[in-house]
Amino acid sequence: MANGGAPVTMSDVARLAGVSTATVSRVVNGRYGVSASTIEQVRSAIEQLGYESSLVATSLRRSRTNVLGLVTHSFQSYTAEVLKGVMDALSQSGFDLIIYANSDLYGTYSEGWEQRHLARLAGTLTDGCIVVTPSGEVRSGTPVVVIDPARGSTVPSVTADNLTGATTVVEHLLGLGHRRIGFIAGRSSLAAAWSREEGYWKALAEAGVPVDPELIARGDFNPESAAPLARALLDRADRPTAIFAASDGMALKTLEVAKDLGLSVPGDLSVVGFDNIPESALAEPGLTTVDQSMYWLGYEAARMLKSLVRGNWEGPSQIVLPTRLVVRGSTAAPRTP
Amino acid sequence: MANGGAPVTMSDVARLAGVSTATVSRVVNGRYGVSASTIEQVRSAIEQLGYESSLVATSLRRSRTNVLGLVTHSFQSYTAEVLKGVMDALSQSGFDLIIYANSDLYGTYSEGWEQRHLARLAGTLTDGCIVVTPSGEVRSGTPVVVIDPARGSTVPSVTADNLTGATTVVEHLLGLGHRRIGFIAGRSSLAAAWSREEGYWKALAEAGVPVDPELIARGDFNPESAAPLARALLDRADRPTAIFAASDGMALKTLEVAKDLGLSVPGDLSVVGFDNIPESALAEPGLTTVDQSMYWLGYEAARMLKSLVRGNWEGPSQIVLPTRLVVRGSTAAPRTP
DNA sequence: GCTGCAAACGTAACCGATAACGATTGCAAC
DNA sequence: GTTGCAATCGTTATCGGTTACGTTTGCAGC
Repeated sequence: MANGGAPVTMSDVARLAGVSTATVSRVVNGRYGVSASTIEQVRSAIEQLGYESSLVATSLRRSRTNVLGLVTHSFQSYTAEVLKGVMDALSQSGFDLIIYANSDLYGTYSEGWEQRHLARLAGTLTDGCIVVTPSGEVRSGTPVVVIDPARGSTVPSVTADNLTGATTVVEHLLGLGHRRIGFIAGRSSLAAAWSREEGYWKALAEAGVPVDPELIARGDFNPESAAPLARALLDRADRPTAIFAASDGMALKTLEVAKDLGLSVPGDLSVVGFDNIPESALAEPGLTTVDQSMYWLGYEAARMLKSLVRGNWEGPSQIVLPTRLVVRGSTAAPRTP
Repeated sequence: MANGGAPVTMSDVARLAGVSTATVSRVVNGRYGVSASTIEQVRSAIEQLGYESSLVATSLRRSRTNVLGLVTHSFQSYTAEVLKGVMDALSQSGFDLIIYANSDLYGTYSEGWEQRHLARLAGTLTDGCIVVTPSGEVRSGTPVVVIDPARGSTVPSVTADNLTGATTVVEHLLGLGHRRIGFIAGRSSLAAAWSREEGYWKALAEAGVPVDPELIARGDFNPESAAPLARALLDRADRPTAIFAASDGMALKTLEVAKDLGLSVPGDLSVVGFDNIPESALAEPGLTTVDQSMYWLGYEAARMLKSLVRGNWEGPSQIVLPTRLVVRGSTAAPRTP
């Protein structure tokens, strides 16, 4: 065992075993050309010193590191879901995962954060990267898979079928008899936000229901951004009978606002979200929403990245996962049709 | 802008600017000894190529990297909370964060995972590390702060006041009139699990209520581990009137089991958890639990680590954060006292 | 004109590990 | 005895960036 002093390097092991560092390296990597007795000596020295190869030095020298990277600008509750999916996909694959977060950029939307994070990792440390909800285009010398790409992005990506999902929501509300349906949009730089809004317009258009631009509010997916928007929508004399928020976080915030205003859900107001985060199932009433399993987005992104790194990816470079309408207690027919 | 080819290195910049890599390094790090005109040339070349210094190469050469590490063996929902706290504490501090997860160890409890992860980072990449719920002792050449240390650990740590928290829970149940109180313990290698069980014994002893060993089940904090245990407890002829699970995840699973068995909560059974994860507030009925803000554990750990790295930590090396009993709908007086 | 000094910049060693290459050894075949 | 080959292991260049040190250059002071 190492005494907790300075980190033990390969040359420490070599010195103790009486061999060169090259031999130690060969033993560590199981390469051919070392006698059994030498292997034993080196093994013993490694054990004795508690040596572990430095990720940094290894990745600098080697082209392959067997480490994949993930960059994100913040840790929301869905981030944990994504990570679970990623780790499950990577389990026993031989790939480790490094997540990089820059504290100076944290929480802010400074342009180009994804590029800078990527450049610091992708140079040598990682064989490939997953980028979660970038705000712009991403470029890299190593393979990259984007979860929820920016609008117009052409890099390999995994995303939910936001258009169909949003369409289904509005059709569900129309089917219940709603005609005045409010919409709280997400960050417009994300393709996901745009597709969800597109679905809103499309479903209304197909049903021949005119869109009232006054009922469309512009949030940024952040729950806090939704509070004033929901309040403004509900304070209107001709308030909508239903509100469709582009994320569960914003929808749950809308539920709170409705409760504060003394409105009953779904009696006075129907509310629908998008994402199906765990909290939505447990809300009171349960939130009707669209399931876009963040777990599977993470899982598929990791699976794709693995193959891209290995150079044996056969599937399409842009994966779209199906969504599913989850009807719970927060939607019902409007009281006054 | 760089064309998405090979990563651009410092020598690329140097070549374009017509200087040596040493000069580029000086410009990048703002060191003295470069003329204004040269700085301008180098800046321009960096801009043109989209150069970003390699984290790996830098950390190999330098002793300080301004990057802190965090190692965890899995991503549960509380991990996201910890990460939020860590990132908020690190915000604008100049320290970046790297999270390392080994896919081969993921989900398993192979002994010593924390040591191996640590050795791979702490050698050069990070200035210090946060270790989340290790199963054993941790050693490192660089500063380390442990969240929820192993039993008997002496390294700097941040933990909740589990003993008082658990004691309060049992006193709450005793105050409601419960006498047969089941307990689902956590992974015994963790100090937190042990303290919570200690609180259970202590409160019963102080109240003069004899402990029935048959009512103590041994889980591992994993929700899934609790299902058969809860079922076994509730299948007993002399089943407990209340169950105290050592984590919210296990408590929520117990709620499910009770529902499956047709037991009403809190009518037939009171249930209490520990952690106060977001899901607990939204469960039906709301879960009575002990709040040990994972956010603050992460926040304090990061704050402490920052100071340790800078060498100006003044406080105690073992921080204990207060806990708070949160009474919700899942506890009530037993139907048949 | 020569010296002295400091600013500006290049050269090369170095961080820890890897891998191409070369050197040494043992042994069998001729 | 010599040659050839394979097994084993050390030497050294290298990855990208940092920094101690040395060198060049410009300019002031004598």
